[in-house]
Amino acid sequence: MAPGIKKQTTARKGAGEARQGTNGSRFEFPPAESSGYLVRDAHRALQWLLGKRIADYGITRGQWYFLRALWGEDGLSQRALSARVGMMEPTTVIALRSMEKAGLIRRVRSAEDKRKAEVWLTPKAKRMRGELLKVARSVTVEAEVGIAPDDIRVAQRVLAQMTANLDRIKR
Amino acid sequence: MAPGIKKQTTARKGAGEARQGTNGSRFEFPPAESSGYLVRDAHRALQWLLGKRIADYGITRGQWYFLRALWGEDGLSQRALSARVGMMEPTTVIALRSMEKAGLIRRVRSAEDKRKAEVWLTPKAKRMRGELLKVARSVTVEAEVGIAPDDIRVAQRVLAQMTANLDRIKR
DNA sequence: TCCGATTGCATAGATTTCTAAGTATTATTA
DNA sequence: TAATAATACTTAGAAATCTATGCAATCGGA
Repeated sequence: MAPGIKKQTTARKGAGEARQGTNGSRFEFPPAESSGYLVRDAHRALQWLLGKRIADYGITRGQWYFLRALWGEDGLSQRALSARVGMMEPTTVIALRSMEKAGLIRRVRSAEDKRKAEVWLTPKAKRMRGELLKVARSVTVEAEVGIAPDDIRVAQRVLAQMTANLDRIKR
Repeated sequence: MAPGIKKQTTARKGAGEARQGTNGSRFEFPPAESSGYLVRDAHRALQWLLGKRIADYGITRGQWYFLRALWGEDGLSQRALSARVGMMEPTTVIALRSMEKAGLIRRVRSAEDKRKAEVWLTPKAKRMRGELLKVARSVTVEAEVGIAPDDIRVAQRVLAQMTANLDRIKR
């Protein structure tokens, strides 16, 4: 998804000429100072690099989060997996279908409750764990280069608090 | 996009039973402490609430970023708009098509350079500016409730630095 | 000046995600 | 215990995004 785009925020005006808003300052709410925009840009940059790196192992970003959850806890039902990963169930169905085709998981109908489908990693997927977690960590490490560890801790706490604040809001 | 999902990170085990990874600790690289996961979660929460709120005005998230750019600088070419918004050109084509149909913009073939399509806001879109920027700000404000302003500034600086770090990496 | 490169937009096709609705199984309750 | 509700997964359809490619207009160098 996330492209190799570096946003161009400064207006370089040429012959064509573009007009400014009518309300005085160009933005009452400048994107560069908005947490929303900053989070969005960081998200795109992180996702893009992670996607590039795991693609070398034939893994897509859509599969990544499910792999990660299953490495921690194998044999989950699809619904439980959806909850762990934070995606809706139809999304899980599609991701698991591609993972089954790629030989990363098997789906087993539960014996006790025939509604449930247990998802189990294949040996192949288990073997990839160490290498792929190293890849994920490399992305984080490279993102945090040159930033004071104390500041990173503050930022992490702020992000978690923002998410918690928003999750409490229904609309 | 972003759903009203609250991720369930704690494993509540029932009868079905799931098995843990084989490498000692459950995660060598726990999601809850990874900047990547924290950014992703915050991003989803922010996008979801913004999407809900602007939907009341008939605006989709796909249209939002383009509106925002045009409120700041009207009459941009499609390519310039793509760069401002940070999206690829085909994405811009699709978003602008929906915006034209919704009566938010007009596309005008440039007189000087017939390749270019200038994108101009309609009066309707201009009138929505104040109200919609207020909506966007409300999302940010609610996200930041109870967080020390100093910490927010640190977090913003960290996010910007992380994005800059990553943007410097090709792969 | 003319032809190849560049620029600007569009199309095609794939992926990832969502919401809404459908089906099968299990649990509850009158 | 039969009808109803809840649960678990699936399908259908739409939206937003990407990569790769195509076409038309413009520019630049021989």
